[in-house]
Amino acid sequence: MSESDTTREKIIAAARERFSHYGYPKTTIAELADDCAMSPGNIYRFFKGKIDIAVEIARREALSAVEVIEAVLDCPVRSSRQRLEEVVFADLRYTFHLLENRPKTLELAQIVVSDRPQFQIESLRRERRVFQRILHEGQASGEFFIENVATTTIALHAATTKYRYAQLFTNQTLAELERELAHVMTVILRGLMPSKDGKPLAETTIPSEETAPLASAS
Amino acid sequence: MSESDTTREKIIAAARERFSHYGYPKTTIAELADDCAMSPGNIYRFFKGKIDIAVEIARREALSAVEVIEAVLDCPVRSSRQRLEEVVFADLRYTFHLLENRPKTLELAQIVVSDRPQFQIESLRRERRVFQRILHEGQASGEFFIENVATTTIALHAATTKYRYAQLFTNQTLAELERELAHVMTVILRGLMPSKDGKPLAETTIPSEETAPLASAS
DNA sequence: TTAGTGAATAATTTATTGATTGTTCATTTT
DNA sequence: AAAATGAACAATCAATAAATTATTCACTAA
Repeated sequence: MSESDTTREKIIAAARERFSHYGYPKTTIAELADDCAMSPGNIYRFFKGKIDIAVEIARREALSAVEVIEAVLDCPVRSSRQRLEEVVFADLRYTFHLLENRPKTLELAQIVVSDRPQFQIESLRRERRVFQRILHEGQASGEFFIENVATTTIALHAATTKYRYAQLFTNQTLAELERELAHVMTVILRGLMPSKDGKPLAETTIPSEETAPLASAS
Repeated sequence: MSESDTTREKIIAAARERFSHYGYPKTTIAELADDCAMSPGNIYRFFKGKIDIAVEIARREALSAVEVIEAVLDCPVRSSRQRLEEVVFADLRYTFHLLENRPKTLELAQIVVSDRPQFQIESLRRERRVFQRILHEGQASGEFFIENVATTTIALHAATTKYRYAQLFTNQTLAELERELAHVMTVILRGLMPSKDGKPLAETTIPSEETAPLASAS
């Protein structure tokens, strides 16, 4: 049980290494078996097929990406507004640096999504849940005025689509994307928050980047 | 002059036909020459290369797409808000039906963009200009309250990115996308318009689809 | 019984070759 | 001159063969 778990982990570790160095297609089962000092056949006792190893790795990657975003939830902030801004910018920066530093991660994700479309849907859903929690919190505290949190979450998530894997849509720099996202958030937040006195809400300013760009592969 | 113009048009017409039926890669210069009852070599008196024929066709396609959107500007509407909603939904529907009915158009656009990146940048810019005009108009009439029209245009355009060539990002149906876009517009418009009395602005409702889905290729 | 093997096979990828195509240009036609 | 040709050449593509790889399974070791 624990024995076969560590064997499984050994396979995953070897695959992570090779996939990120040489890419999924150039990695062979025989190489993974070699790395783990076992025969190719034995790998199939732990994974149904090569693609399933990739799915497991991508699943963990996606989970840890959400964790990075969720970490922002635990930071003390002045307001729900700030929380929302922090999360949205963290999202942009995390995926931007990911594509920049570990392009094979995108390749892997694309391969996985192309024959497990459900994978993407669930990843997006997990991300939306983080947004939803913030909107709920802001709603409860009276900071936001939101008629329907569920649909507003969908709207917020859809409106920030460009800033997830931005390099797929554009070749803007991170700084340009940040400036643009600030404008988007300004407009959205004005839609979410009741303006005090007649004046419009202050613009979103770009939060500072506290987090290290990205831990290099283990 | 006029003579050589009509010859050029003949080439473009033949190419449009073949590109949309068989695709760009499967269309040969020899075939185009045949269609125009001329020799392959003569085509090069009118176009520097095969790709330039595609560029010209894509350019016209992009221009006529903006015209479809701009046509909405000439319709009488009750408000700038309605105008904006009409334009955004027209955009979604036009590109959605385009990909659905003439998938080769996307293929062509992708080929063109892949070696003329400027092409996409300019197409997006043209589209943004339409948005900007509406925001200006709403600003001038006092219907919108916008501090900076230029940056707000960018924000609006970026926030609706998902609804241009939506099928590239998702396999949602048109109806689902419309519902979602309505939510996005509700939030954005609440950010653009001062709320009368304490109550929040009414939600965006999906405009009816007046336009015919798409004229079939000539 | 559980963990692991490795040769056999089916599926996929890569390399090679021949055929097709894009492009040029010296030449011909108008 | 201007418009057009079509043979020639280089670049690209398609078809096939060869090699590699994923996967299975009858078998061995612990």
